[in-house]
Amino acid sequence: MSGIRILLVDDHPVVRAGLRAMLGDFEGITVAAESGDGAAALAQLARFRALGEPVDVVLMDLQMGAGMDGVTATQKIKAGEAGTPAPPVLILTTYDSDADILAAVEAGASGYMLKDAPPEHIRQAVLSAAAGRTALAPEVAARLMGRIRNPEPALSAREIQLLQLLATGLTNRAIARQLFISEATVKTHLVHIYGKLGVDNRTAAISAATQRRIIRPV
Amino acid sequence: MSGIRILLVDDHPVVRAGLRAMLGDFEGITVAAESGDGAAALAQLARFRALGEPVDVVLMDLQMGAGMDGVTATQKIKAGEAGTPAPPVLILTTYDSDADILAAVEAGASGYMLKDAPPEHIRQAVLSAAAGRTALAPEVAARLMGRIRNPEPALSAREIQLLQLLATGLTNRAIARQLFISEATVKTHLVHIYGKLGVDNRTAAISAATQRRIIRPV
DNA sequence: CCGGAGATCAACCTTTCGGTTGATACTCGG
DNA sequence: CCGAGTATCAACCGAAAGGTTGATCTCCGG
Repeated sequence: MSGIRILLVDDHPVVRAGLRAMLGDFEGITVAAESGDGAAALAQLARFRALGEPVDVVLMDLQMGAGMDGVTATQKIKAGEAGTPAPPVLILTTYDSDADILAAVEAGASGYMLKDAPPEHIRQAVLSAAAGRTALAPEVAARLMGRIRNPEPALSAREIQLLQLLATGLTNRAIARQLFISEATVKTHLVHIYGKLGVDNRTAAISAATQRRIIRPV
Repeated sequence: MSGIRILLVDDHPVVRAGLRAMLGDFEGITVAAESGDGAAALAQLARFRALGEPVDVVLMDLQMGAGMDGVTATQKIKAGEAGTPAPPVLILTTYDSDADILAAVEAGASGYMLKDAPPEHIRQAVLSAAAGRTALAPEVAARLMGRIRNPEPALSAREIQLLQLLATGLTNRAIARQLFISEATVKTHLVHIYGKLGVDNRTAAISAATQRRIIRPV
């Protein structure tokens, strides 16, 4: 009778209000509750389960200020309670970086929409998720297809380690000392990194790696 | 009778819906219209002026996907039409980096709020702006105060602008072209920046500036 | 009205970085 | 067992960046 029951998870009150208003206009969709972070969302889900009124879809942002991030929350939701089926998680976020999308999909999200999507798309995505289907924003789907067709070379652990030091502003010599290798080796690694990231200097490498969430912003 | 009339400018339909719902709950505040980008906002303002029903406050995001960015839009709004007073512009955005704040203030914004602010704060800010006063989010105000109290070598607006470009991985030559200045000037600025940040190369400068929230992580 | 700070540019020099080539060694999977 | 990928190092060269000195112009505040 109440249609699809949704749990909203976003750290911005403004966004929550927007989704509530937007989804409330649609027939068959009800916003059951909302949370400001991942931990609160898990608590809400448990509460609804205990009441025998589980939510049908979790609509969640990936970037959440403090506390548990969206990927972790998604993992925990999908892990769920033994015996009770976990609700589908639909990611509604701002960025469409490869790392974000992959992390969300790996964590078990049923869909990935961007916040600038028109309301109708969001509605469709919610319906898909509730029906157990997958929903990807066209932009996101295109990126995934591109990745499969044209797989980006993966960075090795050592290269990532180097990148992380690079981002702190160390010179090649300093990195070499830090890692107990020669400066020549550092340079070789850097050339490989530049090639894989498609850049030609260290600052651009840091920028690219940060954008793709290969390294965490320093 | 209609109270304070607002023009919402944000590229995300979700955020616009949220602000509309949120502000609609408040007495004395009316959302007159909304736009998805700076150009549309200017057109809207002109239209309302022509109708003899100017808006009282423009509530705008700084980051807007395509087209004119928020700072440029703010400048153009404040430039306005000869003879007609420009409405106050209240910035409501996601980041609180020095670069964004300075740019907004220089462009003539009357306030700077963060999107994760509670509705009541946003309401207060709108009222302040409409009354011709300035409104800063507590976090933003604190940062500005800190800048003043802590005579940490203050970077000039130009230097911050340079840093922001630096962080995207541009070379000195590219930065020079971007800013329409010579490479020599870029180098001079960089030397000053390094001195103020206590570093001696560009990657370290980016790291230091990001940590101190002088620039926003790219 | 003068000093200081910021923005602009130039010339010069040193150091670092980027790019290439080539080599050795280890590991892992087919 | 052998090739692919990774990690290591060396030598070399040109390009970019770092550092210094010095100069002009503008704007702002005392």
